[in-house]
Formats: sequence, structure tokens, C-alpha cells
Amino acid sequence: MNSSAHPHFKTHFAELFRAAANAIATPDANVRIELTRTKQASHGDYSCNLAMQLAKPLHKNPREVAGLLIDALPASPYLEKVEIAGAGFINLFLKHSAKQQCVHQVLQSKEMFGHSDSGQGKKIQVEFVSANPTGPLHVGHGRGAAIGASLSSVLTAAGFNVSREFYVNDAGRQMDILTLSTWLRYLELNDIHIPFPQNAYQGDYVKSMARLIHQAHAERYVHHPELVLDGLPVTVLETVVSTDEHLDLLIANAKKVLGQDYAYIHNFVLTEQLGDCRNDLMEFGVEFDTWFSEQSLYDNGSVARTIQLLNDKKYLYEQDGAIWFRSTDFGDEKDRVVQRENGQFTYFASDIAYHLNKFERGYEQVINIWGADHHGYIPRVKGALQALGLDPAKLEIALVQFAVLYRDGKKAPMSTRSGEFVTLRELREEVGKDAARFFYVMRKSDQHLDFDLDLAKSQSNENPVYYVQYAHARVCSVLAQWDGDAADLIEADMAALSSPAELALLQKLIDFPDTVEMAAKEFSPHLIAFYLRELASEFHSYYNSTRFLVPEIALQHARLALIAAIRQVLKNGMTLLGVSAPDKM
RNA sequence: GUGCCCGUAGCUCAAUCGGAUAGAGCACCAGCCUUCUAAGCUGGGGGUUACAGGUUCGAUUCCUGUCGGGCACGCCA
Repeated sequence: MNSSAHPHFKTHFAELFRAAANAIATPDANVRIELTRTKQASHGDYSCNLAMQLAKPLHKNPREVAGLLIDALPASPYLEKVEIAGAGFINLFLKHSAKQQCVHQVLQSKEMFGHSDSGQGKKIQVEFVSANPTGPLHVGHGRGAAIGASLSSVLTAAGFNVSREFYVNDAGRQMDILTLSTWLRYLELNDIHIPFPQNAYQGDYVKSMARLIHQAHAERYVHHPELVLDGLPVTVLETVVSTDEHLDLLIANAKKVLGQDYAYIHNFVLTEQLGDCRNDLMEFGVEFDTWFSEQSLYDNGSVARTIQLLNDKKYLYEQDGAIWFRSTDFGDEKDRVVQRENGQFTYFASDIAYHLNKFERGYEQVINIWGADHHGYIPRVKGALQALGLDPAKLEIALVQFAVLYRDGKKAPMSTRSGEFVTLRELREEVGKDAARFFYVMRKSDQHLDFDLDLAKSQSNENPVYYVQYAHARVCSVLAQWDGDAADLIEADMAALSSPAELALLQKLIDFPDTVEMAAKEFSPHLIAFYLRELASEFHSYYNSTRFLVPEIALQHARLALIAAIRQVLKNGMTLLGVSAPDKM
């Protein structure tokens, strides 16, 4: 990347303009040097608005400043010409040779093209998915998984030291409800029929787990129904009334009558669901470096210690028998309970401990990918970090809007508890991993995603991932029919590539590293998806207008080298998104 | 009711911390396969960037208000 033969143009030109700005003795040397790619060919390849920024402090009109800057601009071997345009833009035109050399760079760097060291090895953690292990992942989780995985890959490519983490909520009430649900299903298998609460987990996977326990342990966990229903109103015997109190009583009874066996069932369902989740995600191309247990924060005293720390700093107070954190000191709407009247810590309490733990592990930047419905939770978490003396700016919360499912043109219901949901696994099996991964990151993460199941399942040519993959397969096909060795193309002379389409393609390849950097900086993997579609589009157009296997060897090799480079960049981009790059379609 | 996010072509979405004539895909219309993969390409119509003000050389972008939509407002997780 840093070879003087292959400069990073934006950086290179920024240095030239910095020198020019200093030379004309600007009173404000702190201006940011901005270089942007132009939209129109008549505006050159790169544009700089420095003259307009300096016009005011220099008390001169922008075009005059532009003239001074150009006069002071050090010579560059890559520039064909420099022009003043519009209100004072300075447009840079690259020499053809400067563009052509990027083919060599791509073919030499191979899968590393697009990688940079701009992240400087900074330790950064991305926490995502973190779904309750109480049932199969659904298509909503899928979006967080796809965005988190792609963003992690992008950050890695941009030179960050990335750690992917899944926070396992194994300590809460939801796990108790799943444990109870499984046990009730197990009792049914033993001909003990207790009305199954509506707000318990209804899914078939609960029955499956009950069968596994039944097969392995027969009637070992059977208890008399009267004990199970102890203390519950008589009416529940006939109905499936389902209040939280009802459920909590059942859970309490289960813990009482099962004793040590409760922990066994709890652990069994947790292990089952976590294993299922892990496999599901692995098949989706999503893997984690760390699966972090919430329960461990209780077991090793982290939660109690963290709360004590907040208390020492005078951010806690007691009211109505509960312990509150004064989050309003940090802009939250109201104070929040960290320890309930019954002595139980809240989820918020363990979450504070968790975030403190993240920074204790040395991460310089932490990114949480959350569903947008959690946005109200941000002020209290950031507030807690601030209270603990940490910089809340080091925690970045990326909100992901839920995917809204459409089936037969209507919204599909989504509720884990009721069992009416489309699972991620189902989606993968029907539309394929590639389509699902690409589809999920096709739009900005803070935008709603309308997921048309019928369209996604139809395998029609409307699926955008095929368009990009097809470009890759087409290049493979051409190179397979050429009787040379692709490795030799690195030596090809690119001077023959001078048509507008070819020069535009060369510039597009040059743009790839910038796009990766931008995606990393803005936490926006969708930029990669858009880039790939644009590159594929330009290639398809080029393919239809130009023959590659032409008789003139120099021209043939130059064109083949170009499409080989395009193939490499398409593959690198698709890899970032977890999409495969097939050789044939 | 309060807070946060959003409102761009018929539909789904882009637009590089404020830049030049706001761009793609789908849909619609008209064309292109005896030539390297037609899952492709070429051309066409489509817009007061919800609305009204403000800030400045310049606003889809920033500020205020109105309208419309989403989400959140537990001693749940």
C-alpha cells in the first residue's frame, strides 16, 4: 500500500494542498484538506474545495485563492492538469498512466487490495446479535448478524484489531420461562397435563427439547401436578390465563420441587439453544471470538463490585426500597433502578458491569449493534460509563432498524413467544446465504428493511446479489477460455487502456480502498454493497461493448489484466459482505 | 403527552463530517444474442428532496416551526 510506485491518491494530493496552503501563508492552517471524487468527467477525477474554505480568512474571492493555491502546488507525476472551476473548485485530472498502474497494484496485492492500516491496529470490539438464547434466531436477528459481521470485516480490512462478541443473556427471567416451558412439555410427555400458559414459549423446539430430556432421563423429573400448581388460583386449572404473576409462581414452584434438577434443565436448555444459535450463525458465515456470559458477571462478583463502585462515587440512592442510579445527572429522562426491592439486580445493573468489563479488557473503542427499539437505553448506559470515569464517546451504539417481513403483500407477524416467526435458518435454506447476507446490508442500517419473503424466496433475477456474482463468473469464464496464464497478466502493459469506459473502470478500482475506509469510518457496510453493484454495472456494460480475446496481443493482455483486476476487487468486496464469489453460474 | 429516529422518482433506496446539473434498482415503453455466459446490455419518460421559514458563496444535509410515519417511555430483558 505504501509503495511510492502506488500512492494513495487522496492522501498524496492532500499533502500537496497542505504544502500549498502553507506556502500562501494562510492565517488558519487548521483547515481540513478535503479531496472528493468528482461526479462528472468534465470536473476531472478529484476535486478540492480548499480555496472556498480559505476565501474568507484571506479576504479574497475563492477563484483568486484557487489560482494562488495552484501556483503554489508542488508538482506531481500523476497529474495531467489542474483547473479552476465553478465557484472556486480546484479540479485534478489524473494522467492515464496513473490510473493504469492500479491494475498492477490489484493483481499484486490480490486479496489484500482494499486493506489499509488506517485503523492503526486500534483494539476495537463489535458486540452484535446477543439474542436471548430462548429460541431460534429469526430474520430480525439476521440483520444484526449480517451488519455486525460485515462491519467487523470492514473494520479489520481498514486496519483495526477487531474482536467480535456475543453477549449471552443467560441470567434472566426469560431463561427461567424457557426452562419452565420445557419442563411443562416434558411433563406432558409423562401424561401430566398442566395448562400451558400463553406467555410461555410455544415453539415446537421447546417440545423437541422436552423429548430429548424424556429420552435421556425418562420420568426422573416428574412431580405431582398439585405441587406444580401449588398456590395458584383454581381457575388456572381450567384455563390458560397467563399473567406474569402466574408465570412467576410456576417458575418458583418448579425451582422448589425440582431442587438441584432445576439447574440441570436450565443448563440443558441453555446449552441446546446456544449450540443451535452458534451453528445457525456459523452457517450464515457469522462467527464470534467471544461468547460472553452474563451469569459470569454475577458468579465472579462483577455486578456487586460495579454497583459498589457507583455507590462510592455517590451516584446511587435508595427509594421505595430499591437502589437507583442517578442517570438524570447524565441526561437521561429519569433515574433507573439497579437493585430491586427484593434484592435482585436488574438487567441494567449487569449491563453496566458488562460495559465496564469491556473497557477493563483494554478495548479502545466499543461498538454495540442494537435493535432500534433499544434507543431509549443509550443515555443510561453512557451515563453509567461516565459515572465510572470512562469516556462515553468510546462506546458507539449502532442502531439497526428491524426488518419488516412481507408475505403475500402483507406484514407477517413476528413474535418469538407465540411461535409465529420466520427463522433465520428458514430464510437461509430458502433464499440462500449469499442472497440473505447481501440483502440485509443493501440499505443503511438505520433504515427500515422491507423484506419481501416471496420475492426473496422466488430466486428470480431481481435478486441483486446475482448481478454482482454474475460479473465475477463472467470474468472467470473469459479467463478460462484464454489459453494463457493469469499470473503473467501482472506484467502486461496497460498503456492500451484508454477508452472512457476503461478509464472509468480503472478509477473505480482505485476507489475501492477509499470505499472500505469510508465504510469503516461511518460504520456503514452498505457502502460496500453499493460499490459492488456499481463496479458490476460498469463491468457488464464494458463486457457488452468490448471484446477481450482480440488478436492484438498487447491489447488483449491489457484488457484481460483489467478484468482480472475487476474480478479480484469484486471478490474482495463480496468477501467483506460474507457473500461467495462463484466461478460459474 | 414527552424524548429519539425518519420523510428523496409510482415502489425500494443512494447521495463521501454543507459542494457543482440529486443518482441507482424494480416497474413501464422501445431496441440488442451465427461473436468471450442475455442472471446481461442500450435508449426513453419520470423530482418544488413532506411543507413553511432561517443560517451562507453554496442546503437532501445544519437550526426553528407545522404535518405525516416508526420506536421508546417498567423495581422486564
